[in-house]
Amino acid sequence: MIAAMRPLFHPSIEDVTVEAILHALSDPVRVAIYADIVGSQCSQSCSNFLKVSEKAIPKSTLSEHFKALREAGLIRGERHGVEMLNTSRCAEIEKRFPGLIAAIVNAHNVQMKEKTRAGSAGKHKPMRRSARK
Amino acid sequence: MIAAMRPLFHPSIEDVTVEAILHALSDPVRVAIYADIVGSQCSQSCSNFLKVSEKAIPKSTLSEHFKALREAGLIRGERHGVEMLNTSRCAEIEKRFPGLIAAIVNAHNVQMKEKTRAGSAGKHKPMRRSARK
DNA sequence: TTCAATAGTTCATAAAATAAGAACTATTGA
DNA sequence: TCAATAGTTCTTATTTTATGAACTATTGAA
Repeated sequence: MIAAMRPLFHPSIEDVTVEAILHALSDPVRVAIYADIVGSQCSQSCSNFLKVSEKAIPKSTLSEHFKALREAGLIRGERHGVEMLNTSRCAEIEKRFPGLIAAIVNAHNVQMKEKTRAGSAGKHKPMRRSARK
Repeated sequence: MIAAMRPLFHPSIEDVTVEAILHALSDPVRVAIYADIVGSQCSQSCSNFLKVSEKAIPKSTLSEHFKALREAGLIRGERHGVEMLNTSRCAEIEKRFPGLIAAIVNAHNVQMKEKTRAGSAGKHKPMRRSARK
């Protein structure tokens, strides 16, 4: 059986839902990627994050993250030569859901700043209380 | 083995993360519940939604949804007699992440209005393209 | 008091979603 | 034509989520 590699799917803006956007951005890796794409004027390639990330995220995982952002309607991915360039669709989303993206990206930045401060002050970050049985 | 039924856990506002908020609100049932709690002045009991919801969500599922909202820091649940009253923590969140809650609730309302319009106009809603193999 | 009713919570497990190594596709440049 | 680069897709293990069943907690009778 031959794998298809169909052209990337992008939902039209009317099919974009709040739930899908929030879900896509509820992952720390994805929100970081997205904030970076929104923040930078030029498009970002997938592999940028592969190299930049501290934790060496597997490329299949990164690919799935980009797919999640794409299918939520947050980014548009276009192949340019050998690499994929990703651009944010924030102008379209802003029309449909005013203020949403700005508020999320801002909240993400607030949180990042706190983390940095906590780190530099030697104060250990409040740990993630999971696995509470 | 006796089940503990420990008092409900509420994170302190500094431990609330954007990711947890977005994840909690990325579920259609939860965002509907939350929008309702934020919208109404008075607190809402869990069972309100049990009765109101069209699809008869099982009470264990509803309980888990309230737990998710609570542990994300979005609501506070207090027992009043036999029932739990849930209030939004949006004032606290607004301080930490300005505009976030308003933008999400607004986006949710935008989407709800669209659905209503589509329904009344007989236009069938664009279907959820899942299971794209 | 004890008991039934109400309003949940917690447990157990089935079903769905996610992560990541391996294999594959697509494009470019030698 | 072939190797290199940059992803995508497949497969399977792990994690998460949903829900019926069993349990807890509070109230208001009898």
